[in-house]
Amino acid sequence: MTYRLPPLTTLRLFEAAARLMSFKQAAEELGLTPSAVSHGIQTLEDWLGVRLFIRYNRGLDLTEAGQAYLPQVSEALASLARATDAVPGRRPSGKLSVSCASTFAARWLLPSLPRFQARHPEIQVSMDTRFRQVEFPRDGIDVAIRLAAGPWDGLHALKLEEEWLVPVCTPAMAETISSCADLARATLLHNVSVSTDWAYWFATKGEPEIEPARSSRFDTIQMVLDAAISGLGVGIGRLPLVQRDLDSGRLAMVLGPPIPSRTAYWMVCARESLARPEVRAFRDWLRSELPLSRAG
Amino acid sequence: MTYRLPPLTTLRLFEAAARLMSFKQAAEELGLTPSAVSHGIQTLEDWLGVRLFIRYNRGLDLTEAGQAYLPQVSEALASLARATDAVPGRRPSGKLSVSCASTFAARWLLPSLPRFQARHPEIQVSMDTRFRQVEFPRDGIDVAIRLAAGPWDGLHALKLEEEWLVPVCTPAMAETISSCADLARATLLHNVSVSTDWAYWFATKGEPEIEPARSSRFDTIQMVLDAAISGLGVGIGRLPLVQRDLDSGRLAMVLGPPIPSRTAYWMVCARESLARPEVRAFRDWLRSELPLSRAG
DNA sequence: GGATCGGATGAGGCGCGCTCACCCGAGCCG
DNA sequence: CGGCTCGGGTGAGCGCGCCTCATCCGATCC
Repeated sequence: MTYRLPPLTTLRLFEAAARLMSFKQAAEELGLTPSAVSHGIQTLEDWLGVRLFIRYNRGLDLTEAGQAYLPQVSEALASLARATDAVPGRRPSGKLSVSCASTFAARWLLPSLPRFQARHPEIQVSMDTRFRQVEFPRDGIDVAIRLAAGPWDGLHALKLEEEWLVPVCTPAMAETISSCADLARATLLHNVSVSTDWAYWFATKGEPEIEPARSSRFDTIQMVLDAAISGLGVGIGRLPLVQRDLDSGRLAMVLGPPIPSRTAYWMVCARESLARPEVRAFRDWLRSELPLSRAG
Repeated sequence: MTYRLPPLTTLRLFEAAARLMSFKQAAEELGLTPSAVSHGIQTLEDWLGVRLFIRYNRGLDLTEAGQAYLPQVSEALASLARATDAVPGRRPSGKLSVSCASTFAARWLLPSLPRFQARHPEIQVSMDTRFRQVEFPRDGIDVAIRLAAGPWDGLHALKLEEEWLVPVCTPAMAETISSCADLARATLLHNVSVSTDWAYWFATKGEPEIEPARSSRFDTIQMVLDAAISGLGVGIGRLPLVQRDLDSGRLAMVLGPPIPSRTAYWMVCARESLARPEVRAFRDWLRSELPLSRAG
């Protein structure tokens, strides 16, 4: 006699579908067709003898049974994933998945990665910029690099570097700006998602907020910096993110020195992941790269 | 991105093989061939990139990795089994697995079962006498009936009836026994596995232990009672177990009244199992049959 | 009313996981 | 020593389970 368990593969389908509340999205996540998800969940429901989902023509709902089942299945699968990741002595898989913001990927990680690859050619790094927040171990990410203040409950976290804010523009434009008043004649570049950057900077400097001649708004920090590089105006740069652009002369600081942001870059991962040599290697390499703003 | 999980079906193989420390036995338990277990575990080991077992030509050992992995896999599977059993509103499976001692099965449960079947013809009851102790939910048992003193940590338990001890023999032989001294001329029937029955009875009666003319020893309580019924001697009977034999005149009590044993019959099951209608039905029926010693 | 979108359904095919047959090496016995 | 037994490993082959494909369905949105 043994555990009475439903077909275990169907539990993954159920978990994904219930979490995403969509067969279609679950299928995408699992690399299957929606049809496979539908079939699989039906198999599970038949085995259980109870419906787990209420199907509307558009969208889903969990039945009472599904609601009761989901958290326990989730927890069990997560627990298996953690345990599996932490099996001691596993032959390195040679793969490492790093989650970070696309800005950080483009401005720091991607340019620095060759040095990591030189040291560890056997590790195949994939960068993943889809998540703003990673759920370990569910999202299949090994390491996340995040701009935040902490704390990091139950996770391994390594503080990389404080973040600093400073206005940046092209070196040519920088010649024309020596006081806050000069900003009135410039175009200020704003980021719609972190729209308080300039206000915070003015406040910290103890200066009244300037009403500039013109201002532009961009979707991402990345685009603000690209705009500044193109000479479209003055944006708030973040150190160490723009360090490379400052070093290369594509950007110049104005009205320095930089003021501290209230956040820092952290490397975060599940404690168990440290058992994996790839993760240790990446953490050790990150440490050796500190400070991130060091010329690379 | 999703949980990075090994082929889940192989985890069942691993759990069973590690628990039983044998591919062969695991295969038997799972209804597979040893070859399938071997293949499956190899698949898991390949996926993990680490050996879980050390293979000797005879027998197995867990590697360090296996030792670390096993408890977590066990717990996760058990947790899934519990959650699955407890899914609310499941259509009744129509099956119920009852574990009890073979003596109880033969002397009480089997004869009484027709009444349960009459009330619940839709439930297919299987009796299982393999386990002395059941591990819920691993052994696939719904309900266990046990002679014990309790307590029952974390389980649902229903006390059925106290157990009583009394010497029994054929009615004809009973005519010849009216005092403890008469036992000296009789054959005392002993059970090798519960060899203190007679000693406990004499001590409780406050009588010195008789050295009988002859004594016989049997492997099981069942055989002791059969021997008594066949007129081979006087055995210690247990109420309510022998109630039926007393009622039918196949056995008679001597030197009564019965003395209390220190144990009682209990019905035990996992709390979650009470969600299942089959389990509730069985418990309710057992309650309605109380006292077990009632003529049936 | 046509387009779209998400899920259901049935047929079909591919691949995984199982079985079968055989090998291997250790221990046990005569 | 030699043959037997016993438990696990291995490779070939097959069948079934699971997935895909194609199509249908009903609701919702223009």
